[in-house]
Amino acid sequence: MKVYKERFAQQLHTVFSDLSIEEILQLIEKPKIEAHGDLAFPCFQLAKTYRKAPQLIAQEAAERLADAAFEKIEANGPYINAFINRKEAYQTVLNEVLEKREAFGAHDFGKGKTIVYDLSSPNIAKPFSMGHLRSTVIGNAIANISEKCGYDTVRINYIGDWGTQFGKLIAAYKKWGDEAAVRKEPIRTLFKLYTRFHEEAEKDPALNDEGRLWFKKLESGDAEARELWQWFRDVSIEAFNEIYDLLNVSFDSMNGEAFYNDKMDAVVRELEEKGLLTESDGALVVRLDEDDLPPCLIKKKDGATLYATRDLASALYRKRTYDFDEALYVVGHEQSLHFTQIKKVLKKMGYDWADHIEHVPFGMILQGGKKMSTRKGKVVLLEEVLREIIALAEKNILEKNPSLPNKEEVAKQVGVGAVIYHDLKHYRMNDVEFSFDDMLRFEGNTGPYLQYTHARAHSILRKAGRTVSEVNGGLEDDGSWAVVSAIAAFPDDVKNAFIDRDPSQIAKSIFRIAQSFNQYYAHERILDSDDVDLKLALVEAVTIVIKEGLRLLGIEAPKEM
RNA sequence: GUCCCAGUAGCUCAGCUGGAUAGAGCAACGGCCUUCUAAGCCGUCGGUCAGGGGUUCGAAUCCCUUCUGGGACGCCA
Repeated sequence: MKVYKERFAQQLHTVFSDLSIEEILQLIEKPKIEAHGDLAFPCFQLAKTYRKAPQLIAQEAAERLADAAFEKIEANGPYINAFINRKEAYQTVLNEVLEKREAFGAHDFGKGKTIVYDLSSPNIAKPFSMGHLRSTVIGNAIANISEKCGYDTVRINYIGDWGTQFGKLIAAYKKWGDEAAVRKEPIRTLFKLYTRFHEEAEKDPALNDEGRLWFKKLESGDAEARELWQWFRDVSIEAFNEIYDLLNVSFDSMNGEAFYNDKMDAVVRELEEKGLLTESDGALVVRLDEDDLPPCLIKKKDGATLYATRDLASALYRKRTYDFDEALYVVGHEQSLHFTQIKKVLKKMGYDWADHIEHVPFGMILQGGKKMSTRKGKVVLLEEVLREIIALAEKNILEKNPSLPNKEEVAKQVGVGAVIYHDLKHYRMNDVEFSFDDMLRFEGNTGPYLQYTHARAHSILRKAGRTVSEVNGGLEDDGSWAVVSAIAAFPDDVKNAFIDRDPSQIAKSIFRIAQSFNQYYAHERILDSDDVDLKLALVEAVTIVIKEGLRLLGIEAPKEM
């Protein structure tokens, strides 16, 4: 698509020589209506300089334009509309897809650069919630997209495995815990202990002191506390890994908060040496008045460090270890202030690379218009959502395609695909109201719709019994053109998705392909028709690009379902 | 109170750095399986783009302002 836009711009430049190619490219747009062609150039702005009506400018210019890449270039009111030569584009686009296969849509502007991602970051004392799902799937998708643009990536799961909540958890376990129950159902049991602790602490505040005491013990290396911590951590991570397997996400590092315990003093010392620390109400802070920001808390008055301290330590460690070009933190937007503070503090420490730290925020999952509260146990567990949706997918398969060989496997792919796509299809900043019904939907703009389209297209290829490796010639009907132009837009969509850190643009891109293909499929015979080879090439290109787009989102594409 | 996000069809959302008649999906209603998987396709219904100003040849899009919702704002992360 980009090629055509550039050619059109060059053409226009021959007529409007006082506008640079760059300026022309800025003005070219994609018409909404098919009758207006594939590319359009509005002439309003030229009216002043040429002192002529835009309609007249368009008309006169259009008469002088011609390019083999375009079927026709014509004036339509104040616009110059260009119609791409469909036959030629059909051949060019499909041959590119068939040749590059999965590599179609790749870029190399990220070659030699590294991006470090901070994503997922669940808390061990708490269950894996729908909120963590967002960070996980959004972060993973952006990482995939950046790899497609040539970057090296490092995925870091900054696990919440330290803090007062562990003291509370240990205290709760000592009081009401049951070893067998933890072994059998770790997440659920630990979560119950955690919520029970908070319930009882409301009646009996002395419990909180017990929690703090156990955390103190943990920090000072008490054997029993240490052992329980290790155990809770192990079983939790094991449970998280099951979820990550389902979601097809893996990490290069699972260094959590505990990992930085012995790296905190150095940070505090460095801040001290650089004269950035101020005492305030007994706590140590870095003041950020000149940036109009509230101070960044470094040390509590009891001497304990805070999450800002840990994030500073981890940023320094990551820069040292990975020498990243960019560091992206995929974390909820309620932490925006925290990250601007971190960046400012690093800047004040003299680290210019702080500019390459970027918070990639996302909206929260609400329930009844309100934030879900972990403490009160009002939270939806991802495990249960996944289990339920996979069961539903399996039920659907039994109804619709009972002879399918590997039903469980496909049910998993479809169910998980539905959950991931449900999250990624919208712009990440939107808050989402948690709705089981929405997520359990398999029709319309959903993951299963895309997978289904892919599977049907594969079915045609299977029945054809052969593949076409190269196209000679092309088709020009509206139906196939809609598909081809949607495919042609994919590479630009990938690039924009990366620049905006926005996986939903990939979702939209392949949805357009799927939708146009389903229309084509419903109205056009493929196997027993003229031009079978040309059509098979189109079908195969559709499978390749949809599959690749789904892969970028972290969704699998079964060949049958 | 200050700051950050958001407000488009009954619901969930698109709408690119302003451009030609504001689009999808869901829901509702009506059609389409002797032919490549009906998890599909076709059609109907549905919008003062939160309100008000302004900039512009042109504003859902940019600026100001009011209202509404959500979030953040020192010892949680």
